[in-house]
Amino acid sequence: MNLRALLTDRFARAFARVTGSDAAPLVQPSGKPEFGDYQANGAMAAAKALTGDAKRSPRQIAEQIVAEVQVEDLVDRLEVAGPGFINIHLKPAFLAGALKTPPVEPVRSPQRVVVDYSSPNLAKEMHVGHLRSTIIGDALARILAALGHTVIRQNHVGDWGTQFGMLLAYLEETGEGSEELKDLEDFYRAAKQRFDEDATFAERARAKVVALQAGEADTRALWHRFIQISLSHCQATYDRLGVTLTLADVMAESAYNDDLPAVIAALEARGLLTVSEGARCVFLDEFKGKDGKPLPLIVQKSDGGYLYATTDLAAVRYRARQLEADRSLYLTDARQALHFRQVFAVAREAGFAGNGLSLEHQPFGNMLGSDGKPFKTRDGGVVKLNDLLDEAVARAYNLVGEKNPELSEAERRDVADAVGVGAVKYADLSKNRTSDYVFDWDQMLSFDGNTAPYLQYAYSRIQSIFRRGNLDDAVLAGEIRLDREEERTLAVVLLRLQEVLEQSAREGYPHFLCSWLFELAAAFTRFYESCPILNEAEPVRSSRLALSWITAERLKLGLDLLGIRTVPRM
RNA sequence: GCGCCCGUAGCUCAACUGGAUAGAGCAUCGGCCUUCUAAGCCGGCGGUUGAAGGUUCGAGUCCUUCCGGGCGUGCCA
Repeated sequence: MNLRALLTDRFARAFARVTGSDAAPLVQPSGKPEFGDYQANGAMAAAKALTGDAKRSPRQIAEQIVAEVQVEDLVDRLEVAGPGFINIHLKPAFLAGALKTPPVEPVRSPQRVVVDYSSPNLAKEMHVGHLRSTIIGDALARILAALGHTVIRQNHVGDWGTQFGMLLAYLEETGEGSEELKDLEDFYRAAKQRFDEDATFAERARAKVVALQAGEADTRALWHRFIQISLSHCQATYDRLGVTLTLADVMAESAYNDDLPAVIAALEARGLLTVSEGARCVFLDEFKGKDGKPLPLIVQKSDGGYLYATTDLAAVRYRARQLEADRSLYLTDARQALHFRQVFAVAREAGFAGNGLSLEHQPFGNMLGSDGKPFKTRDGGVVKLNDLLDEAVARAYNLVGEKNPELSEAERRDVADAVGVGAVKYADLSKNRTSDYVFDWDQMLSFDGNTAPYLQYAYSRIQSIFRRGNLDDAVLAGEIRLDREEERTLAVVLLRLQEVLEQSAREGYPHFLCSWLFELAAAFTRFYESCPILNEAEPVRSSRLALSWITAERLKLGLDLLGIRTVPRM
């Protein structure tokens, strides 16, 4: 149930009758407990819009809304405060009943949504630079799916380009069974070194590129095997990370190769193509470069080669026509903002995407170290994703042993995995900044405060209650009483899940869900600290057990949607 | 030069088409384990939201100028 939408709907009717306009009621959760559970802030803006005889003060409007609005089934009382705020105090009986409805329900108009995320370069091993796209994209994909949308994951991996010539030449040298392939980063570095130091090797590398592009069979086969190996590395990392991507979601750059001449031809047919300095470009008036000169989107180099702009245009067309998408989300770093603005504009101009397809770049910044500079290892290298996870899990392993020495070795390892990986993901997902963000081992792995372990801990404490008390269907089906303030607050937070998910999905911000989870865990822990459960007499005991059950269910659901595990005990 | 993003407590971050007294966590100080997990809870300290103007009932949010930082700005992605 989307409580906010329900209240908005009721108040919108009243606003319409009172003001004669479609003024927005602006219903939102209240900032402070004394202002009720929700508040409607639309009276001030509505008053401003009225003129002449209809002119009234915001307070008058608010009073009239309160008299007019039909919310007897939901609301205990309404009050007008300040310049014209309407504070909404929900009815405990309504809250208790609403808790019995499903935690998430499908939206009214489901869409087909492409989520383009992760997209590593297969020439190298996955490093921290891929983390944000991968986990933010995966969380959004899960959230969208939970809301009933049809999600089409697209892993637009980089499997094409000149660096593959070098890699293939080196692969031929080392042999396909080479031990060196176990570490693609080292492999790449070794190949690069050969390329830089040995002119005949460099020549072979360049020849490989030509052979690859010409579709020479042996080279293609070698390339294909390299790609498969690299993809299997990626898949292992996805599995570790709890990311839902599979090989079936891979839609590599090279998959569009055959389509690129057709893209150029289509641009030509539309009269969009201009040859400038030997390159084929699209100039649109809205893009200006240096000195106000027109800024091109280059789609074909002077040597005839294609660029990522060409591939991206082909991908837009594919998503519009073959995938029939309503939305296409691009999870890439913020530096590509101009590129995507251009690609989207050209795609519209060329008719590759109609009004039915919403193209949305969801940018994010780089990961910085605590010194404010790009996040690197001590010796300045890139941090591999696997190394990062190893470190996180190792720290968690030590911490788990410290906090709970009674766990078996197997369980300790399992908890360490859930906590370590969860901490890394949550640290990122809980931030909304589209600009750079600071990655700090100590802060994230301290597991205090607003972190995944805090949420996981709240969950496992609830499981502990269930292990000690008898929990059966009758208890869960029983009436929920919300007499204590802590119980009421918990109920209101619990009921916000749907609206939070819809907001996250709409705006592409999983951190809304994180904030909600943290609020939920905090609300539960306060309830837990001050309201006895198992030692309480009936019927309160059953009511509190049911409330705990619903909390656990939704904590787990929320964490699932972030791709973070829960454990029964920690 | 031009364009985009950013600047909030000592640190890391919130603040939902402009809403009430700008909120959390970390750090720090002080309380709470003889009852369901103390990875917890309660409380204190901490702010001229980079600066100055403007718009209005109301500005961290919108506009202008300036300061500081990041990124982008034709044949990498």
